[in-house]
Amino acid sequence: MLDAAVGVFSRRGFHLAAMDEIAEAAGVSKPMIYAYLGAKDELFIACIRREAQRLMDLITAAVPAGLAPHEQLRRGLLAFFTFVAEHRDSWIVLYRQARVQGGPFAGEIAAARGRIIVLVAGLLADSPHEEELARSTPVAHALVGAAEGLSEWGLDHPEESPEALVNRLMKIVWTGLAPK
Amino acid sequence: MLDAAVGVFSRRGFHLAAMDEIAEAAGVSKPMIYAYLGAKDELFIACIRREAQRLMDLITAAVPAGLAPHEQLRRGLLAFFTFVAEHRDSWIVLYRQARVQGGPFAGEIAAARGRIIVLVAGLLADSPHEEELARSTPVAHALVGAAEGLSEWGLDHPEESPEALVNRLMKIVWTGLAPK
Amino acid sequence: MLDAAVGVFSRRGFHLAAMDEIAEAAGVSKPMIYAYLGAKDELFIACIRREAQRLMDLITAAVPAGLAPHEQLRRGLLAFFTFVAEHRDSWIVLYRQARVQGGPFAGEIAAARGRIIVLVAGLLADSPHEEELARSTPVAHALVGAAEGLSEWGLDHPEESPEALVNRLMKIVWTGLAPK
Amino acid sequence: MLDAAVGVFSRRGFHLAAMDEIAEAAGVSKPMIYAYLGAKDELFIACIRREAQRLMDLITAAVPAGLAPHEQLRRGLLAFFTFVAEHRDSWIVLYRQARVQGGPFAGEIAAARGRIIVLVAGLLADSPHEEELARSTPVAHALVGAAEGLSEWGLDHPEESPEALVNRLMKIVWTGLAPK
DNA sequence: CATGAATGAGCCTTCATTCAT
DNA sequence: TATGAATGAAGGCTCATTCAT
Repeated sequence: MLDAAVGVFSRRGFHLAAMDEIAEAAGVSKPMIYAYLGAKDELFIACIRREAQRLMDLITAAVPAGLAPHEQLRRGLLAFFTFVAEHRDSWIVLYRQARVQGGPFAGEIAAARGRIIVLVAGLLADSPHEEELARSTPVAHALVGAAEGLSEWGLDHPEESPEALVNRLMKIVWTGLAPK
Repeated sequence: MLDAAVGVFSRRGFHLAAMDEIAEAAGVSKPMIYAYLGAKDELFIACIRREAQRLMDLITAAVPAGLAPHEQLRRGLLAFFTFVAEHRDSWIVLYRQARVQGGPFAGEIAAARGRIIVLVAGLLADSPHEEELARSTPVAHALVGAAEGLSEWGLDHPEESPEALVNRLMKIVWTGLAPK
Repeated sequence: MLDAAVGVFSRRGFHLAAMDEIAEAAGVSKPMIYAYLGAKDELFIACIRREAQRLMDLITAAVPAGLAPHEQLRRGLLAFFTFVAEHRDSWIVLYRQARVQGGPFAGEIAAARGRIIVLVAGLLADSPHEEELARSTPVAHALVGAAEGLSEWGLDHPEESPEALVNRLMKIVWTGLAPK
Repeated sequence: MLDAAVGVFSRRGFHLAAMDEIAEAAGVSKPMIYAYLGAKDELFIACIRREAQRLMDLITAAVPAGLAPHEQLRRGLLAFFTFVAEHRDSWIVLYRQARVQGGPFAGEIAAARGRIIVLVAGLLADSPHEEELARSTPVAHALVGAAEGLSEWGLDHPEESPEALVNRLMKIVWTGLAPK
């Protein structure tokens, strides 16, 4: 049922997604949606929450503690690119549709996205100190942006495996573009 | 008049932006908007087109030919972050509001973004050979994404100057995150 | 529901008939009208179609085959005057409101009216030959016009029964006004 | 200026006729229309009044006193069909567009039509006695209706001369349809 | 005087949301 | 419990009408 909602939200965006269409896609009747998941706002929030959690779980599971930083980063990025490739709809809802308006769920959305940033910042930080995290937060923003940008290019190049995308991105953000 | 529209679209998003509110913000009456700029779709497209062009012009003007690659990159990024800082609303419309899918203007925003990608890919390529450009295109995607992501963080940190943002990003994508 | 629409269209005409008023007259809410009968255009067309069909059915049923021509005509006219008297609104919509041009349903209207003319022409023709019908078509126009004109007079003379109107009209168009 | 209005009203109908279009057709600017002829309603009424008067004058002039009844009738009908043929637009406005809704000009058009009825009733009455006129009034209604109906057919058959239309109608209402 | 420019008001249409079954 | 059926509320768009120039 949430899956159907994510699919429709992904294709149409929040406002153009009609509850009728979501209900039909889920194979249930509209009042069911309302009974189980509440109003449209809440439904959208539920989608965001679930997909964000799913992504976080994947990344967390892929990054065991105790590895070298660049290995952590590599594995985290691999989990990320894999998620984007395999759950296209989820990512679009999370990254594109959820940014839209300062509606009543802006806070919820921002929180979910924020948790991802924090997670990535944690990967980048040498130590879990508060100030260390603060220092790596802007880097995390840039990194997530770069990954998103590259994954968008990847959508037009399906022959490119997630591993290859990771290599490309590591070469940029870890090695640096500067000629040695 | 377009300015008012950009402001409202930036705050509300396309769908929640009421023509009434835009008209009021512009200090004219609704029929004026329709007379001069057409229906809501066209109005939104006009906003996108103008702001995208403005951004392109700034970047193009900021990057004279003949400089060293990393200097070109630095100047291009400076122009970009300056635009984001000085035209918050424009950037929010371009980056957050316009990327929702399903609308009739998906093509417009994709085209605008594509032009920037091409521009950046040109900056990154040593020579204007076809294959050289093809090689730098995914890098350009990552780079533009990183700049976008960092600018998102920058929106919440107005005390951070465009120059500082450039330094942060150059340290990531030019120098690389790897400890020396 | 169609009845309510016919009533309002009859009183106001197509353009001045507000969907609000039609909905109120029907005792339902506006979205119901849209759900069941579509937009205003389609609603109007549906009215025309139903009323035209109703009139045609009445006339057809009233005129069994095999009668003498003047008896056919008499019975057809009786059915007509009865319809106009009993379904005043229907007739006004059909005959007056439906004639305005320029609307997107001009074709539909013309077709419905045309079918009535063809039916009357059939009553007048001795044989169902193509050319015989073509010959009686202008006569049918005149006849329908005369009946309409007389029925308008009848509206101001409610004591005049449909039968009496038929007698009057037969004396004109069958016998002729010429003094014998 | 009225001519332009009649042309537009004829093509579009009252409601679809935009004041802009009328002004453009007249070659003046909109405020001129308002200055000289008042609001849209009044403009429409002015059109109706002028065209109805024109028709009345033509018929009146065509029917000198002292002729045999059937000759009077013939000449009146000829004037009428000639008017319809030569002033298509005027006739369409009078007959199709003006009869529409119970708007503010229903009275106007009814009055105009009433004057024609009275005129025709006078033609038909042997003597100008009150009761004689009352007897011929319903006949006049039928006759005017028949002429209107036949003229409707005539609009689609421009090759049919007014004289031919008169002959057709006289054969119906004077001679009668009954086989001799 | 003639007009370009501007607006108030109203109508069609849609959709999130909820009862009665 | 699950749903078909119904609606309140709101938004896009147009057009008759009028000033200021």
